[in-house]
Amino acid sequence: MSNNQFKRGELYSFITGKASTAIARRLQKNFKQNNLDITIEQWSVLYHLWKEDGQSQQQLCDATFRDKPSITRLVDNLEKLQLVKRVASKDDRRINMIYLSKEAQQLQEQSMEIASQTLNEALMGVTNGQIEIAKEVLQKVYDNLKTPSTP
Amino acid sequence: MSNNQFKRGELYSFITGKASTAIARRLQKNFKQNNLDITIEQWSVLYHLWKEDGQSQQQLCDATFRDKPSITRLVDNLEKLQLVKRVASKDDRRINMIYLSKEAQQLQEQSMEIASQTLNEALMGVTNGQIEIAKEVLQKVYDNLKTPSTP
DNA sequence: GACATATAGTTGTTTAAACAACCATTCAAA
DNA sequence: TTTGAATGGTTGTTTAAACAACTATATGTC
Repeated sequence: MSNNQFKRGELYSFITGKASTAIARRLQKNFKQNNLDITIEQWSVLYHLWKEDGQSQQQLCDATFRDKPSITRLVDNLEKLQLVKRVASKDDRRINMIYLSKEAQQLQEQSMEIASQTLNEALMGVTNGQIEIAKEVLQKVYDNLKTPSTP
Repeated sequence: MSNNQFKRGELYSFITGKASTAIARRLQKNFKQNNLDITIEQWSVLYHLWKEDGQSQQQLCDATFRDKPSITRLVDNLEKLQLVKRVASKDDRRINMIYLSKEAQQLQEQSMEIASQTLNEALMGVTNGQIEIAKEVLQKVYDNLKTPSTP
């Protein structure tokens, strides 16, 4: 209603997320420069497996905000790269548990360091207070849209 | 170095832009519910042509933060949908000028209204002050990363 | 004017997202 | 216990992003 804070040019870049795509591109570039041959999407899956190894594909869907087909194919590609392995669950034969390989475990430290440096590049000159507020806004936006508009 | 404000879980969602992907998904959904059969990527190109009709593909690249192949294919698809037309420039025969069709001109009002409403849904409960700061942070991030890290 | 270089755009390939349709297994209810 | 719904995952299709390699035109320099 009266909450329309966006002039034309700003509306576009807010919606299309030019800042977050810029971060993603820079991270991909930094991976490449360090001879890490994974995509940021693959990295985002590994990221959650590093936090907790052995998750079902559905858990990875929830963690990464992707749908099931997307995770199926990301896991396909990670398996081709020998970074993860699908293991059929004994309890529930519908479930694939995804486990990290030794190689993937070794990627953790370096890639997290690169991600952290990338974020520092991105946030240069931004104060802690501003970062806190930006985080709150982005979280609020996510929460506002999490629930479907038509129930 | 000491600017590392991000705990694990937050780093991931900041980099992968879960908020902006959520906005993009909601906008796409709202287009669909209003029987607007365009993608958000196509909309983002039209958006800049509504601001100024008759731009070269290179200008659209700069405006939408996409590379040349991406714009070539978006314009291909928009042309198939009869929403834009490529017109060879008389001054410089390398250049295609892109012009809106009558149909595309008629999409402007409705789609901008939907985009604006979508942003309002997204920003519910966020104060004007917070929005201003979030905008500043995102702009700063974009500026920080605009210049290549290795010149 | 001839040649190198820059600019504008296209094509090919790989990776991924979104959506629909589908199969297999499990669970719940009659 | 059988049947119907829910859950977990896969496959097919369209759209798009990123990157490399390419063609055509324009420009600048000798």
